[in-house]
Amino acid sequence: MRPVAKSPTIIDVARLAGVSTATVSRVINGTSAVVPETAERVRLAIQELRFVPRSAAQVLASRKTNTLGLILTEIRGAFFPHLLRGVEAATRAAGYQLLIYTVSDIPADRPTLLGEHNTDGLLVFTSSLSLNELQRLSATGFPLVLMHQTPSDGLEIPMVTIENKDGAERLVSHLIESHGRRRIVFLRGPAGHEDSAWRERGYREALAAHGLPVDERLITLGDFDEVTAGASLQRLLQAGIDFDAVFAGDDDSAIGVFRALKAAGRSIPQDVAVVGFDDVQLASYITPTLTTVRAPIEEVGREAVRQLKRLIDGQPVEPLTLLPTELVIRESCGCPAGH
Amino acid sequence: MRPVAKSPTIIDVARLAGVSTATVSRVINGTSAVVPETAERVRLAIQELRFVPRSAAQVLASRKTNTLGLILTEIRGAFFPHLLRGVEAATRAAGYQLLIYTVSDIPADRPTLLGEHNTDGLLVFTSSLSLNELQRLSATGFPLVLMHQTPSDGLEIPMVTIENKDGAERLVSHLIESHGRRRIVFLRGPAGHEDSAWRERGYREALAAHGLPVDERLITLGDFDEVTAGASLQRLLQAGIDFDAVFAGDDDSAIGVFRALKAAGRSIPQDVAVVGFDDVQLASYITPTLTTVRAPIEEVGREAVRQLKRLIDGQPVEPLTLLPTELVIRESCGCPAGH
DNA sequence: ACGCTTACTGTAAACGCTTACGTCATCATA
DNA sequence: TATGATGACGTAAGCGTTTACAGTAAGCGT
Repeated sequence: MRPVAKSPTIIDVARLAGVSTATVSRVINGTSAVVPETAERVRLAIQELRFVPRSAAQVLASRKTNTLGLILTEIRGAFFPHLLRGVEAATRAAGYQLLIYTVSDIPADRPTLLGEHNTDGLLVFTSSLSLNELQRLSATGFPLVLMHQTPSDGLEIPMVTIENKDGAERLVSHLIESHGRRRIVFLRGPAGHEDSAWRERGYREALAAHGLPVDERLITLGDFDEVTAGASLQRLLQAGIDFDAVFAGDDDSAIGVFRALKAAGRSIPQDVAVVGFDDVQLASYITPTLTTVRAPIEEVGREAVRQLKRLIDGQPVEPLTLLPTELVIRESCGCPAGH
Repeated sequence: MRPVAKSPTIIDVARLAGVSTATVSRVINGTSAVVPETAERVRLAIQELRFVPRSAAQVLASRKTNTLGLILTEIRGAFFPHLLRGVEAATRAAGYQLLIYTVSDIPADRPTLLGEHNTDGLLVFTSSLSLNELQRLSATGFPLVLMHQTPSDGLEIPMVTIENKDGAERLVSHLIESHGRRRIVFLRGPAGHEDSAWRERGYREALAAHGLPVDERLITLGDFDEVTAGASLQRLLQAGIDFDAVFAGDDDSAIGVFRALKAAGRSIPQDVAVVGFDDVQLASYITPTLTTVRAPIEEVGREAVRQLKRLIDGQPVEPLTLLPTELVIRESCGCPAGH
């Protein structure tokens, strides 16, 4: 019984196949022609020795990591799996591997040992990287794509996100036009949340477009969270502020709104119409079913990878990709069921 | 304007700090003592040059990748985010990076270029790797941990999963003992699905323990899928087979069962009690709220990483870790609300 | 028959780190 | 004072690939 056999290297393969390591490398990577018979011998040798190239060595020698990094703050939320799914699929389709980093919620200026030479490019989700860090990386020409984050002035990094504003505007317009609502509450997401900011803009523009005033008392915090949203709504109720509809910011908040409204004996949608954003699974199961906006999250991931690949390959990229959102009309806005 | 400055290497740092590369390496990795002043000089040089070690070079030279691989078939399903969350957190806590692989659903004997020398260890989710592949890797002493997969005979790979059988047994026993149900349908998950097999075992044992016969006609396919489950149940109904409860295999199936039952005018839980497994978010929102079993999925991920680390470090590991499940009693089994 | 391509293949120099060893002070001990 | 020990570095040999570059043989047109 020999001691644990050291695992084979390209040299062993070369020796067994009776060729040089260069040739072995060539058949592995298909980088240049090799006589079929020779190639076959090499392939056999690889199989026999169960040779697996050390990617570290490949990376070091070739100066390309074949790896994409995905950096985000938190693995949570209903849409995360979709995002990852898209990213993963596209990454694989492009022949890359996926390295996942998470960073603490508050993007301090940590030295970010990641990135740079250890991935060929980085996908940055929302504000998981500080502006500083972003600028530094971007300045060195390192391929970077932002997801769900819009231009911080003068930053030339491609970004892909969804049409938050447009979706929100259509949603609110629907409330106004089809259901005659005029005093519409808006529940903000967490402070500094990009998506929320754009949805709010859509909300305001929809009101403006219909000549409705914006009552700032109707805009309060939902935090994209059921509990917070419920509490905020209750406060509104108690304060006796009048409203006939709620745009909850996202679906989770909408659930909280449902709770608070039901607890207060207000009927949905007769007394108050409620709409959300995201179209989580729950949306079509609660009573009444929730009118909301569907966003192509998976496609965001996919598209971001595509842009990143173009960047890596030196092809021209889209500075800003806005993926269209889709209104999902259900019952909670006042529309009849089964539509 | 110079051409793009080549990014600095450890040599540049050494030169700037007036030390050898060995010393730089030492301060970077803290592998041996360095006089504080010297260390500081090195650190300054690193900062000034914005030096970032090439991990490929580190890996190649040190023979350790500091990377854990997670291999799975599909990024989907309600519990996936939890799993990943646990894995990611534990991975980071252990000082490793996370590489994610997905493989096509059918684990053919693909050459699996992953693993081996490109990660320090692999987390394998369910049957994403063929038994062959598993044996091969395991035989070379490569650190491997299985998640949601139980022993295939003679395979000495640590596994961590949840107490499916126990959970199912308690669930079914509850149906029998507290609600006097005797003809209980069981909806199987996809063929070959480990979790499902164990749940079925729990179902059978619960029946046996209460002296109830197993009517094979009551066991049919739910496929862990709403539509399939609904169709299966409808078939049962049409065939006029009598039953007073349904253990749906998982919560998604339970939703399908709800639909089918309501469509058929049967009331839940009066006519038919329904229970699921997983405790997805939806479970507490549907009407009636769903009695189910909660599994510590995140903890599975965490624990798997812990075991993997022990394996890598050559410490003794637990051959099988079964994480306890918890009964979540709600209304759909017949228990009063608000319990 | 002669040069000129063309098609393969081998040689060997990187790639950027880590680390076993060796060296040289320094210092406590005998 | 001689003797190890110990601590702080430097030297240089890898780690396992890729890839210029060069070499060789065969094919081709004239």
